[in-house]
Amino acid sequence: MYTKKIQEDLDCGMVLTMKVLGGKWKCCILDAIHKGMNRPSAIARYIPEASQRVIEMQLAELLFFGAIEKCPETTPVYPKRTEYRLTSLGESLLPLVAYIDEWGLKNAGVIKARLNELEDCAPVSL
Amino acid sequence: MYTKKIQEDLDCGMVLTMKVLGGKWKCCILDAIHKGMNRPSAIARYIPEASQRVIEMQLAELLFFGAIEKCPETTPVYPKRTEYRLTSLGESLLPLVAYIDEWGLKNAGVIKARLNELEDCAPVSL
DNA sequence: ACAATAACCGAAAAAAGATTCGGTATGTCC
DNA sequence: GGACATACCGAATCTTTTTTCGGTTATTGT
Repeated sequence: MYTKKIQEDLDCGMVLTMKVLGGKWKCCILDAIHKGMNRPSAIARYIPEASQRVIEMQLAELLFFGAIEKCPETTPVYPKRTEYRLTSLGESLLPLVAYIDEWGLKNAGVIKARLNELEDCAPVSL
Repeated sequence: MYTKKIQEDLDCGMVLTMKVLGGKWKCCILDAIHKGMNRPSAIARYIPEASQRVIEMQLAELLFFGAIEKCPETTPVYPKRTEYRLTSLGESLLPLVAYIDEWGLKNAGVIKARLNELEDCAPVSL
C-alpha cells in the first residue's frame, strides 16, 4: 500500500472532502455517472482527455470510499460487463460538483483572461 | 514561469474552478482570511500544517486570479505590513468553501473509517 | 547597534499524482 | 479460430505540487 509521507489534519472538513473528491477527474466521473455513463468504457469515451488508467484508478477510489457501487448490469447488452452507480454518499456530492461546475462557468471570463496573461507575457512567478 | 505540459479543457467549469481553488491549502486560506486572519503571518499561524512557502505561493495565486487583494493595512499595529482581503470574486467562493467543509465534516465518520482500513490492513491498491 | 518579526523569493529536492505501455482475462460476433 | 471490445492491473516514467532551506529587505522595540 501507499502511505503518505506528510500527515494531514483529518479533522478539517475540507481535507476529508478532498480525500474523496480530490483527483483530476473525480468530479467529472461523478458527473458522467450521474448523466448515465455507467460503464468504464462509456465514461472513458465521455472524458477523452483523461487516460483510461486514471479513470480506472479513480473509479476504484470512489468505490473504496463508497461514493459509487458496482452493480450487476441492468441492461444486458453486448458486451455486458461492469456497471457503476452512485450510492447515497455519491449523490450527496452532486450538489457540490454542480456548484463547482457552475462557479467555474460563471467566472470563466475572468479566469481565462488571467490564464491568457500567462501565455503571452513574460515569465511570472506563479 | 511554469507551463503545463498537459493541456486541459478550459471549457469545463470544474477545471476552471480548480484553477483558482485547486491547491492543498487554498480553501483553508480563503477560510482563514474570511475569519479575520488578514496577514500572511496570521494565516501561517492559523494553518500550522502548511509550510510558509506554500502559503505565500497560494496567496500569490489567489491574488493573481483576483480572489483576494492586497490592501494598505487598516490596523497600523506592530509590525505593520501586508493585509489581504477577499474581493467579491473571493467572497463568491465562500459558500463553496463552506459546503466543501460541511460535506467533509458531515461524512467524517465514513471517510475516516475507510482511511483507517488502509492503515491496518494489508496492501491495497489505492 | 542589535535581536526579533514580517514578507517575500529562488532553487533543489521530495512527494504525490497522472500517463504511458504492455500485459491478463473474458465474452461476443463472424 | 480470429478480430474486436471490455475490464482490469503493474510498473516505469513523467508531470505537477509541496516542502525544505537559505537567502534579502524592511520595520520595531530595547
